Amino acid sequence: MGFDDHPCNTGLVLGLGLPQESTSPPKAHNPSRFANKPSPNSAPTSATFEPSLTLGLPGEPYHQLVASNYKGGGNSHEEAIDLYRQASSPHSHSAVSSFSSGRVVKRERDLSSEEVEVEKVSSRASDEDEDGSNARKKLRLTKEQSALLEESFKQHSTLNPKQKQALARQLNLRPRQVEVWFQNRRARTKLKQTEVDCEFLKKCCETLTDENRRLQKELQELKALKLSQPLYMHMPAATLTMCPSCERIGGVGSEGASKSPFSMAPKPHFYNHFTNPSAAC
DNA sequence: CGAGGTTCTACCATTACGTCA
DNA sequence: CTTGACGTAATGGTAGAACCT
Repeated sequence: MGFDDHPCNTGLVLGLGLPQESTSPPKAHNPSRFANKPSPNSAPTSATFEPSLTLGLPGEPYHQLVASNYKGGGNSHEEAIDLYRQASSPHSHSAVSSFSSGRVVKRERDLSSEEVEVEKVSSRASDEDEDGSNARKKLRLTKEQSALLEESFKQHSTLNPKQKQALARQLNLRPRQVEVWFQNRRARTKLKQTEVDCEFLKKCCETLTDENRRLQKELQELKALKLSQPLYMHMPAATLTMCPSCERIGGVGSEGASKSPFSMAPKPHFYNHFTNPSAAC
């Protein structure tokens, strides 16, 4: 952003200390290698979580959720429900499949036999895509699926292969879809956090601009005061400080403060409006 | 032991689909 | 009915780490 270039640069250092991870958090690669350890960045960023509503039981298979929640539904999810009802049967993954067959082949190598079976079904269904066109169909996750994924994301923002498998089975989705959802979810979280950071920095910038303006004004006033007040004429300029809040001129040193109306600033100090509204007092 | 290849995953930018006003 | 905006599932590419030869 180039804060150093900002026209109101007063030498103040702006420190953005958010409890949130930075915009490029350290990557946690290969969680599969540490399947039994918590992922390094598995702790969700609580500040950015939207509240989520969980309707289903965590252990409840997805087709049960669908059946129980959408009996006589008649809403926009009906189509998706049908898709997932179909998906519950072994030969009907086509509705949710837009899988690239090349990836399937690549991934099959190390998948567990169970997952391979799922993936094979998916790829076969994909090949048989209704009209034979390769147009990808976009799946719309149901509320229950989203809720469960959200729940899971709150617990850990990344998944190890076992967790992914379990979640996929629970939701009646392919592991790849769960993986993608988590990727996109992390991206959304990050985007949201970036927006928050941006807003915060804008406010900082505004505050600092105001502060700079005010300090300039004070400086002008001090200069005028210095010219009009013979009392100050023998005082070195550096010994004068003024409290920006109460606008009183300080004395020399802290111990001399009681004796003298002036204060000596031990060193140039800039105060932070966010942590110290009136550091000079 | 180091080099090169393979595999896996996270992340990113982008695309494209579904929904809604 | 059409259209544009928006949310988000999905894709393709890249980089880093672990493992293998």
